[in-house]
Amino acid sequence: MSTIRKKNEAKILKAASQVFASEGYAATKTIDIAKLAGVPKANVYYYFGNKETLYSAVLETIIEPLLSATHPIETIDNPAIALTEYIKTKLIISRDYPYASKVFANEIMRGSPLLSPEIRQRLMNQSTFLLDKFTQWIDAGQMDDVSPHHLLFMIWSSTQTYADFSWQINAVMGKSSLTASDYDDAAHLISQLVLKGCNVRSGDDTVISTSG
Amino acid sequence: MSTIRKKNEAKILKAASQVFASEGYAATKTIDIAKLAGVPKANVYYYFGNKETLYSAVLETIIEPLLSATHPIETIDNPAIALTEYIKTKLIISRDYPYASKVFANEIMRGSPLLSPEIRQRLMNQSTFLLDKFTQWIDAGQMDDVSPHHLLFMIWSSTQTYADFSWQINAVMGKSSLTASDYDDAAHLISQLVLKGCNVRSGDDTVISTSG
DNA sequence: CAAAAAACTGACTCCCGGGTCAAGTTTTAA
DNA sequence: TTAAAACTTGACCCGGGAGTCAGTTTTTTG
Repeated sequence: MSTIRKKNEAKILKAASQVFASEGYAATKTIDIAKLAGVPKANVYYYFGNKETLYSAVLETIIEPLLSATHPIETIDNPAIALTEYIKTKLIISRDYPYASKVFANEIMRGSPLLSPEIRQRLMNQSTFLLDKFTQWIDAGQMDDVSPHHLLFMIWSSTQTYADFSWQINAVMGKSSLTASDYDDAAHLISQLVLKGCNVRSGDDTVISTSG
Repeated sequence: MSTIRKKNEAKILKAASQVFASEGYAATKTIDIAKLAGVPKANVYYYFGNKETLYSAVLETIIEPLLSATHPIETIDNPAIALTEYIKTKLIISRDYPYASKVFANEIMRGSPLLSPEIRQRLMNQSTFLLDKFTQWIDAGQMDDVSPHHLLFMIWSSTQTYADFSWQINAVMGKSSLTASDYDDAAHLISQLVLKGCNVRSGDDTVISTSG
């Protein structure tokens, strides 16, 4: 692929993620993406063919970060540390990919009509994996016998909300954007709720401290 | 207001909430609302004037339930019971008003461009009230010194998610819709995380049991 | 340095959906 | 009973936005 193409695709993709995030798929006008990217509208079509393909391309950008977010759960035995790291990672995704993250959430809300079946499947496999892991920890007595499903929904929603409802969150926080330390506070609070709320124990059966 | 008008407005409003929820404001065609309501498109305009007014009317339907959800926090002294009831109430709203709830969430996600300033203000006042209350409980030693803001975001997101991401939740749960007992499980899990996670104490300074 | 391939772009078409309207029918009120 | 008010509806208009295209310029390649 030529560097010209690469550069322009990146420019358009970035603009697209912002406009799709703030307007939603249907309300987005390709002319607005073009303006934001600083190219004529016809160029958007030259590079991406049509609006839906461009939208799918935006969705693709968030898939890899999303799928690799479970890495801590896969590699760390200690459930307290694994969960803490997972929550941290999910929050970092909300913070570092705010636009694509929001676009993705919107797609899921609509029943993911434009998501490819393979990606759908990979995401389903991922949630099955997470549920299995939670169940293992419960069976091993490493955490209380809570509902793995609802715990998962809680972790997903409370981390995703920082991307999806950023306007509301900024308004309630009384600032125009969150700082790194705000995200740290969020990670700390959510981890604390999960660890203490489920009585998660580390491998050596001591309760993990969540203070400090 | 004539009973004919009342009946037809209700029919159209109900259909509108469903279509707006599943398609989003921009992607919604008034003809689809009309079809679902079983009336000609011109009737939708006869009763509501235009698409935006109809959308605002849908939003209005969820405001009262939403504003009265804080009732437990206002009237119950015991923080453990107050929080448990608040969480329960928020989940009931997600369950009983799934469409309007989703429409509202989408509006907030977009920065609430079509929400009236008065309602905006009332919602902001409500969140200030909640934050103050949390702070009081912390100051009174009735719960640990957690971030009131992030705790609030966690409660909002983890209850709202059952409306917003119902498709995903149903898929992960492996069913086509949740039962009353699923919502009970959710309420129980979320309450447990909050109460144990923040070490919430009842008025008599004993830790509330969350089992059973 | 040709000539082919890639990139660029203004101007255009076409369709779809919001909104209107005028000519009806039904309901209400006096 | 009647006429005004409320309601109903198919047919229409119109603007805006997705997508196209042909002609041009720039870049690559042999």
